[in-house]
Amino acid sequence: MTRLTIKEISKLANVSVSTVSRVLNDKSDVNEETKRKVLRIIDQYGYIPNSNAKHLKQICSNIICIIVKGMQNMFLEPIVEEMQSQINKTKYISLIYFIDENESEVDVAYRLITEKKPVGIIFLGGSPSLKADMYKDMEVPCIFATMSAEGMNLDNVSSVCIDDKAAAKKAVDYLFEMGHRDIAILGGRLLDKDSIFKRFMGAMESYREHGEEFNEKLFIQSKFTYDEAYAAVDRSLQPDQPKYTAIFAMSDIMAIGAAKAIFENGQSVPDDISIIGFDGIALTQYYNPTLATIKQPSVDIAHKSVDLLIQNIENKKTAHNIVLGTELIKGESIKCMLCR
Amino acid sequence: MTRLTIKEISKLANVSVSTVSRVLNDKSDVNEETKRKVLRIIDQYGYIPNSNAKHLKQICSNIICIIVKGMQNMFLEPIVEEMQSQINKTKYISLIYFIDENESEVDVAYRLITEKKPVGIIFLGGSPSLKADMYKDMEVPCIFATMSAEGMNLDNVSSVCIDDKAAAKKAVDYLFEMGHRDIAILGGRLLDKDSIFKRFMGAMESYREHGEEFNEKLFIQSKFTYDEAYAAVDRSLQPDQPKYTAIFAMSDIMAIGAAKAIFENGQSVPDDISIIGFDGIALTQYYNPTLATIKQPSVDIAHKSVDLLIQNIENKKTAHNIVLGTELIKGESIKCMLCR
DNA sequence: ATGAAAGCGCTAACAA
DNA sequence: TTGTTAGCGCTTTCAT
Repeated sequence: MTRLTIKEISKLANVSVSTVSRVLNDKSDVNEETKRKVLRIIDQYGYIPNSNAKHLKQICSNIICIIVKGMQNMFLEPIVEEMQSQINKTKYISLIYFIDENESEVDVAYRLITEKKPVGIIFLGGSPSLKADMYKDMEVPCIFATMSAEGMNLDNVSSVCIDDKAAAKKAVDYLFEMGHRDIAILGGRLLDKDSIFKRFMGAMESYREHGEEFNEKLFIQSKFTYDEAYAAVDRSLQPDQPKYTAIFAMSDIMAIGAAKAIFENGQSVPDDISIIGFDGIALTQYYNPTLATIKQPSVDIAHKSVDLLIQNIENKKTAHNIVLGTELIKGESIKCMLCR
Repeated sequence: MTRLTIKEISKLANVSVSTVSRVLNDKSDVNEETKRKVLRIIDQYGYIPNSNAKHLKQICSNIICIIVKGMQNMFLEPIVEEMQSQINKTKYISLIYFIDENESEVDVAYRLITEKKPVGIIFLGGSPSLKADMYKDMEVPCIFATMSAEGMNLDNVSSVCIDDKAAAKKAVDYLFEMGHRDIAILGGRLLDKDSIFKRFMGAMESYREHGEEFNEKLFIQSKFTYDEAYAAVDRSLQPDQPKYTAIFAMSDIMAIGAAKAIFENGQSVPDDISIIGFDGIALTQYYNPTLATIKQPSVDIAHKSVDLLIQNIENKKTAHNIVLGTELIKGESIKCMLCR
């Protein structure tokens, strides 16, 4: 298998390489007829331009890179797909990279900038709070999707996310409304400033507003996986641990892990313990019992991210942080303690 | 932000570009001391080679590409991750591409071959049964993971998969053993030769062996999503449709969609209808009730695929089709009709 | 063991 | 509107 080059195509079409290049890049200054001729040859021989050569030379492309942190994240995947389809409706081209939880998105971004010369980058997932100046150095318009860039004060970085604190508060408020008083919080490690921390603060605020004191032992820490949530909740169900009648889980996956622990301890969801999740993945509606959750506006996040990025690319507009609302989805996983 | 080039590094290190290039590619014929010096400069200035330029010139790399069909596939994701970690233990480098359900993996492979010059390609998911000669043209060792290359007779294409027919038969056999007689089959479109078809044939064989006739109306067709499975099963539960006491679903996701339809019709899993899934994703153990399933050996598929590919790359061994066994995982989703 | 120099396939001035 | 040509940053002969 040996592929054709632009030179060979140009010979075949009886034009110069630059003319072929112009056709390839849809430049305006090329005769309609010549264009058609070249296009025909290209099609006929199944020519595909070598993108290495293209990007090696080209200063600026119409590529938008999406860097997704976490491959196995059911919440992010629909967002990626929506972003991709949005971008594909425009003149821009989307390029998606999945990176590992412990890879640095900034490093990947840097590599991508030299390799693909993108005009914009969307960072989806993760929590790149630190290393602010590295983003500035990139000089490429960036969007943080699902995480805030507030306070970073970089004029090439915008963000589209939810108000994590308010959303978490909404979840816990709902549990209080349903008559629960001992509400456990199932979440990740509390690091200053990130979403997890904000969600925790939201829960605390709800506790405060309802005049209840939070027993610190009711914070159950775990990673965002079924297994870890299961194990952590299982431990919290031991006789020596404080009792609770409801759990606010910081992700739906965690909520499902928690539910299994509850079942295996011979208890029922929601009769013994109610659960509310977070994110609003499709599975919540297919789980048994259906899982109450705080639904993040995935589609909106995707659309707003793409729109904002393109605006920033084209108008060189200044950075902007968009905060979107969440929706409380009720479900069978919550029992009302007040209803007789 | 402006990145260093090999030329600048060479100046900084007081050597020629070719020497830097040699160091970069770990060639043997370079003085240890020179090498250290260059490496130090590279590290100090955080130099990253431009991969476009590299691949533009380079004939052969140590890159293995993994082309994954279907981004939102909970069954494939752990396999990808395992492959990646396996490859990273060797001298090879993994490059992962997620493609859409309706993109052509062959086209992507072709593009990748010119762009990245991979020494091998793994195709994960999908069903590239047709277009056999296009694979031959690639001349690069390929592995089909989770689908068979049997009968394609290409000496650069090997495969690692399960025996879909036997696995499906095992599932339906189990339902028969549990005393079920009217077993519905929930699957995708039946296209000659692909996994779905083989699974269907396996189910038919089980029916035959158990001396039962299969009522064609018990084949419930749907795509491999919660929604579609839910809708299809919901329709099959209408009063005018034939009754059944068990479902064999061709994927765990379908099984969960089916379960919801059953719940919403006021019936129980497994008291009214038993369900067995396929694939063995983690969720089956976290679902309520736990879902019986046919577990594909994901880790093994990943390992064998990588091993076989590397063997083929290094020894130019002839193609080989590996068939791995599956495991029946029992679960609460199945009721024994014989036990009193 | 190292350097000089010729491209890899393409884009983007610059000329025509 | 089209052609000519000089690189983009790297690898790889071929000298030395």
